[in-house]
Amino acid sequence: MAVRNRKESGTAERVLDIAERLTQMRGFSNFSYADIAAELGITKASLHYHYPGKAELGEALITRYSERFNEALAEIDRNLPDARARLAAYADLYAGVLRNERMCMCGILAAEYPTLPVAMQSEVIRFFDENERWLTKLLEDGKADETLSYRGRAADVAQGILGALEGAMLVARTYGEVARFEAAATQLLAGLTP
Amino acid sequence: MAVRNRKESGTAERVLDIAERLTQMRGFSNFSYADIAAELGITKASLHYHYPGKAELGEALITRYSERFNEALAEIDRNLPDARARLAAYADLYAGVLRNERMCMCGILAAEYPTLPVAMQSEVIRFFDENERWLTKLLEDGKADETLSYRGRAADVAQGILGALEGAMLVARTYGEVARFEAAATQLLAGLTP
DNA sequence: GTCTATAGGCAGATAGAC
DNA sequence: GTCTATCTGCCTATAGAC
Repeated sequence: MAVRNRKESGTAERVLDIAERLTQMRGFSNFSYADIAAELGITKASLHYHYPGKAELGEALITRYSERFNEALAEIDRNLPDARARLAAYADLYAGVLRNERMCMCGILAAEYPTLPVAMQSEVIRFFDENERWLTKLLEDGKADETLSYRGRAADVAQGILGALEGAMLVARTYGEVARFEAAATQLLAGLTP
Repeated sequence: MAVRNRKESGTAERVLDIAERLTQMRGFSNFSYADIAAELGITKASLHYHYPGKAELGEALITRYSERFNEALAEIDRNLPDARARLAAYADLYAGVLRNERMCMCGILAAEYPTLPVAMQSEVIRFFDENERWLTKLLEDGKADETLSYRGRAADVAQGILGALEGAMLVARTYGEVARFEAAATQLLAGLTP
């Protein structure tokens, strides 16, 4: 029943698919046009037709990633009743990324932040801002529907959750153990139990 | 009253100082022998006398960092009475790194983990293991002296703390706001209050 | 849109003189 | 220990043919 508004998978999209995977696994500065070209079966030069430079590719990368992430958040809001269930689903989004042996794109970009083109830097910040705003709303709802409990400002708790999940992901991927992340997520949920 | 057992700062140590700072700020794959040479006022070729390759430099980097970190943990154990105060001091170690606009070395290396030489990968894991062991002991002490309270196994909570601090650091540095990290640390401490 | 060919720069690394 | 000189390889990027 998915809406047919996705562009059919042209070369530009396939380039993004590959670049996205490589970024989430190795980091933006640790893959090259040559890697993408080899995997796609075209030449490096052809890539410049679709994205004039690596900076532009990087911008397109985060833009699409953020859009999809926000769509996933909207989907959670649409389908899940209480705030607690939504938070569990949010943590499971992260777990899903980890199961593919990847890091959150913006988490890994945060690690290389000072070396990124400024346009990419702004987009990373925006991604975090949007996540925190969504989490803040969720925490306020959770206090209202009594499925979540916490002390202090919702925005502060939201920051704490975002950081805790990003960090748990980072360490869990290093060990190659998704269970590590899941344990941390469970613990986080438990700490918000009324 | 510091013990005089540090080697006098020879070139090899100064190379490590620079490489350490660059790694913590940009990541291991985002600085070059040329960067170090320029800052030190010697040629790239001379660096290979001290460290035959970047992999060996990387190993020396983590080894020294881990040693110093473990010394800092021992210092905390020596000086602070209760477990809660020791945990606060632990979080403040991280804050101190962040104030220098740096990331935890092993946190940033975790982000580029798949691209690291295997010897460095092992050392990153060992750093995390040692931190978790220290935190686990601290949590058990805290339960005993009743300065900390938590549910579940101490080792699981230790993993959660490590991840949460690494993640809070990563995000806070992106925003360039140490206060973000401090808020997260305060919240973490509050969650462990008896 | 994709190709060949090529430019120009920087990476890590080595040989050998001093 | 540090130098000069040099190598090889990879990087991003461009020009221009098809």
